[in-house]
Amino acid sequence: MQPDHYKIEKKWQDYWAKKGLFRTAEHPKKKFYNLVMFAYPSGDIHMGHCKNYVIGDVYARYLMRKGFDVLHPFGWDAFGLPAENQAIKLGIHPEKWTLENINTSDESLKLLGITYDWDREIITCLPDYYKWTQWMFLLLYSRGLAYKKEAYVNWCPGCQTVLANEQVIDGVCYRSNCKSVIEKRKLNQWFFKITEYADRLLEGLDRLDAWPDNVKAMQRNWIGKSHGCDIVFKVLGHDISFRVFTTRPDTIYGVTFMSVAPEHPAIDELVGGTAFELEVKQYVHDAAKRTERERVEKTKDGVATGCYAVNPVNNEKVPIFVADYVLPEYGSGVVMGVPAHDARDFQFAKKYDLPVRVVINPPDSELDAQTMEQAYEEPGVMVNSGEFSGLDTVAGAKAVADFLAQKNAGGKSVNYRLKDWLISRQRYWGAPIPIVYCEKCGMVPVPENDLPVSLPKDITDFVPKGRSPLAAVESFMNTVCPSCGGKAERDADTMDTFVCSSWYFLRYLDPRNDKEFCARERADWWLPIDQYIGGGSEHATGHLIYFRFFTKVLHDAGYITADEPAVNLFNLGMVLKNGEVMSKSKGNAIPVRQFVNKHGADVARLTILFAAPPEREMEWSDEGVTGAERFKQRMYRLVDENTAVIRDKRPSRIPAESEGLYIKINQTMAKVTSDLESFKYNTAIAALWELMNALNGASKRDEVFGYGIYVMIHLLSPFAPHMADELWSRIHGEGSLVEQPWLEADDRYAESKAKTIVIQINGRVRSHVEVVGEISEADVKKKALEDDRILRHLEGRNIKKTIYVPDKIFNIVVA
RNA sequence: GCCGGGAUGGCGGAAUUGGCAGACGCACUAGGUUCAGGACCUAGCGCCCGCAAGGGUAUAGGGGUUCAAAUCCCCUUCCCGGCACCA
Repeated sequence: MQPDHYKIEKKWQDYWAKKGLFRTAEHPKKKFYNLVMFAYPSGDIHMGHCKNYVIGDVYARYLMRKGFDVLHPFGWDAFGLPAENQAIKLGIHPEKWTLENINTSDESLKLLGITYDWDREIITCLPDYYKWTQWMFLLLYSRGLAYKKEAYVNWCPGCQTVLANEQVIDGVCYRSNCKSVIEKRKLNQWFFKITEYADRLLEGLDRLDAWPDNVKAMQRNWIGKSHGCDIVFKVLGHDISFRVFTTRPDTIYGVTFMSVAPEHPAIDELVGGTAFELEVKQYVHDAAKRTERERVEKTKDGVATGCYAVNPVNNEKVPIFVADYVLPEYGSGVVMGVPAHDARDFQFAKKYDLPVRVVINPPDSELDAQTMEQAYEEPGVMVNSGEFSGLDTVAGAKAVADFLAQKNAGGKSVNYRLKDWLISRQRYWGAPIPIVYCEKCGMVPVPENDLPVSLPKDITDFVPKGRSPLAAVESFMNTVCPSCGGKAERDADTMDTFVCSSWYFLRYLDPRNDKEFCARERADWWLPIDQYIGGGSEHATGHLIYFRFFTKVLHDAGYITADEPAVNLFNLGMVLKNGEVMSKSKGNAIPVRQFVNKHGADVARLTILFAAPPEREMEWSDEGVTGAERFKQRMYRLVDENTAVIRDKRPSRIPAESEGLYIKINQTMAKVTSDLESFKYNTAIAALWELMNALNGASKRDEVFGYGIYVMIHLLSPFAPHMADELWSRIHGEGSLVEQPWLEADDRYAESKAKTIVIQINGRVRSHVEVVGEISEADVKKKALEDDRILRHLEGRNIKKTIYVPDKIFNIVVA
């Protein structure tokens, strides 16, 4: 009785593979690039992972049946720290560990019957992939977008490597197994100049209509464009001036001090050899030891330099402090202190008894510097501001900026929160940076022909020591200069894995090409990604910005036409178990293999799809499994018990008693189709349940009924493909439903002809009128006023008016 | 603090150009059937009153617009996510 899901699912997976049904078209005519984010191979996959894959697969299967040439690939983001940490812990080589995980995971994935074109699988840690990651680096280098600089960078003491800004969350390492408090270290590191693309990344968002608003908002936030004004302050007695960024040039007359970040390079010059030197140096030293978090949490303080700056609008001299609330990386690392109109400056001024000068009054009152207890930061009217007094914030800001521009002391400017992307990592398991350092020629890029720069495999010591383990591998480090042939050394660092994932979507288009990362014509055929399906918004300010950046760079360099990688983005909600994200480390993961062995892939798929809308988080529950299991049983029974009457054609005539069922069948076709297009898979399955219930309750087992079962099998196929193909074969269908066109509804019957018009009195439902065909308002009214239930409520009351919404509602308003 | 998203039965969730709130599933209750089952069938199932017919009430809370509000507007509370010493 119980269908053997193992045998059935295997049978159909073999058939699909044998017929090559999921092989991508060589020359797509009607292309659709359907991409789910690739994955890190952390072991074996569990039900939490497979939500993404199942949802992507339902869509792919639907598109195939709609006649699209679908590209639906999968691959592995295979470099990264966990492999190295396992190597340290267990003594397994990272490559071995990673490739074994990939093998295991591939097997599990195949159990789910996903329509991947496995011939296009990519693995980023293999040389034929990372060769092109290195090529990308060289492209950026040649375009001046990759550069090395000494800077204060985020150092994770746990991972013993630097991290990008995007990888520091609340001052702590982003890796859930690490969470170390990040330190600042001054190091010479590689950066990608993503800031040069800040404006285009921002402006591009306006055209990404089909991206979720929250992701776009997060990216805008992250880029953090702010309009303001630069103001140049000369330093008295030194040949230095500070170009300060402010969003409030209208408060310029309120400046009573200046603050410089402790990391500012001019500090030596300001205090060297003075009485202030010792104290300032001590302060700078202390600040350097603090983590970013400690700096934020402590009260604002600073130390005087004994130097003074000149305010360019009124030539006033103001003292210069060193203060660690000033961020070295934002603006120029110097701020003007306006205590009356900035909360931080106010705090600072109170602490050191610096003057507070009101230069902005609220629109309808006056501030008093003596008594005010907090800064007034709202817009207002300029006062005590010389010729600018009387202007409001907006006009004043513009006037001050114009004035400064004219005086050559600043002017309108723009600042970004976004910083350049730090890509060096002091770790082994990543793509080596293709740069050598020659004693004579200096820094030299590895020529394209010499790529890849291969990771040495004969290495056993992965223990981090603050520099890349590669630095100790002499055979790797020692090389010759490509330029002069002399002695040279390689860069010991590897690239952030986010570099690998910034371009992977291009490699799928031409995965075995050893001449180019991707042939131009293939890029033109397939790009942009028509539907990108992502695993949650945690990628919003990381991967999803980086891959847009890479796309724009490749576009500018003439390699691809597209300048945005993905038209549609769909963000999925995570799978929770007992209120926590399902993961192996939390111990609440249900391995795909274990589940599929017990229940089969189709039940796994139905459980996931029906539990919640795809974009929402779903709590895994065994009750959901019960429902899916039951659905499967009933479906099999429905088909097996009625094989003789099932018909693959629309009924030749529709008997009156079956018209309702026929309408239901067509409505379900329309509903499931539209739900498939908009990722509402939970309601699509609800509609299938409804149709099944209707079929089970059908009064006559006639042609309409037989056709209904046929439709049911068809509609089920994107969701539970093995079962659908099996049932299809039991009713003598040929091959797989993947090879069949999508069924379209009979429009003549997509709407019910019998209508129920709701009769309301004062907006409350009191009765219903059944009508067939057209009916006039007068007739509805007549019927309503004949209705006992209506009459009862009308007794003794006057009808004030009536409202009729055709075919829907008749509302009687009474006094 | 700023930005984004939410709040609907015992539970997951339906319903959005404003038009029958609670589709569908799960759980539960009663009856049947089978009793080896996490099997099957029928009926019921927001809450309150009622044997029932029926009536009242109900979409976080409060106000408003409307013949009609889960849906639109204003205020409040709470929850989730992001950003935050960004000058």
